[in-house]
Amino acid sequence: MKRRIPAAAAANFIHPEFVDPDFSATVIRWQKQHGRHGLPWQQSREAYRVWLSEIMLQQTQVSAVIPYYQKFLLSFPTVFDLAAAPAEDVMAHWSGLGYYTRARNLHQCAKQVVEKYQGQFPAEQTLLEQLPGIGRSTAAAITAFSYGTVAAILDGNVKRVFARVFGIAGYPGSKVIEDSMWQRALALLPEEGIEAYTQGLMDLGATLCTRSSPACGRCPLQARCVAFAEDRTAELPTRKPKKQAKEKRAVMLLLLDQNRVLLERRPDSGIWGGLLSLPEVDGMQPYVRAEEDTGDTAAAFRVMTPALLALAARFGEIEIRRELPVIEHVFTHFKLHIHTVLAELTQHAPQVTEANYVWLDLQQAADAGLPAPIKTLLNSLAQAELQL
DNA sequence: AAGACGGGGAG
DNA sequence: CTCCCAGTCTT
Repeated sequence: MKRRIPAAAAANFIHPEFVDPDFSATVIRWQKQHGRHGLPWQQSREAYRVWLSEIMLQQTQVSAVIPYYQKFLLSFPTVFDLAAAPAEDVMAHWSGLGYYTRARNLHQCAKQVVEKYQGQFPAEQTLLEQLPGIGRSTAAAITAFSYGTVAAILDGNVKRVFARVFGIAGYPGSKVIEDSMWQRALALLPEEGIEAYTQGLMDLGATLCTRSSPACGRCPLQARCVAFAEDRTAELPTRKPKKQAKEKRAVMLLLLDQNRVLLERRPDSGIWGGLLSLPEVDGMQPYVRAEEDTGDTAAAFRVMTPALLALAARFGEIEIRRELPVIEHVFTHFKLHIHTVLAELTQHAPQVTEANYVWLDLQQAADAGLPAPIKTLLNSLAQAELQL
């Protein structure tokens, strides 16, 4: 039986290959000489201030945080002041910073620190992580800066530096890449000088190893940087994959009567407003999954909805033939999968006239005002002289 | 494992 | 206009 490593352990495992004391030594040396030292929250190791700054700096740039941080400290000098403040006041002070969940968590966290820890932030990373708004990286930063604990951070800056120095391709937000980066973050930790190391990593990412046009000429890691050596700083870290356009599907009826096809006038508003098109069932529904995109006869019946059958039956006796190949049509804001069920009229119903519906020769239809993908479909149908 | 949350700045 | 930022929490 195979022994598998628990998923939770994947990001905590330290690969011996990743260990490299020289890395942290280089970062620490650089930080002491060229790093940032005058930021407002660097003037104190007080956990309350470190925590406050770390929360504010989550997904927020330094320049935006500074005024908020200072205003906050004036109004809430201690964790007790913050815990005792009305939620409204806290939110008011946060207004404009964004990610307002942070403010609510901040307030809750202050209350918990007062109640459970007598106003003293715990030093253990795991304990800090239990507090609202404090995740793995923030907990590490707090305990490192406040208590000198050797703990690994992994924020956007570190991810960028790692991706380039080690030549790690793949979106850092994805599970596998992030896990691997946590492993490196742990393996590269220094035994001494965690404050300078942690700050140095952030400073490198924020001041030299920037997203665009990094200052590789001044970087202490240049000699060991894979991205620099291979001229790939522009493509690393790998950008977030564009979330694919939303997908929808439509089920349409291609009902033939000899060489004529049934068309429906679409509503004026919406997609293809006012155009003739194949009768569509149920409007466009969210696209579930493409299991049925096989095009075989059995699939046609799976796609077939009662509504479609009812629609077809209004025009007489019909026989379902098969499902045509799925057409994929791309709009600006979504991708449409058009399922078409081919059916044939075997006997006319007494009344075949219905508002908004019209029978056209396949040839005529090709020249009529039809949506492009439908026109293509009908053309190929006419050309192929499909046997029914 | 991916999405939501937010306002501002860079390119 | 798109992407990204000292991430965390929820689905």
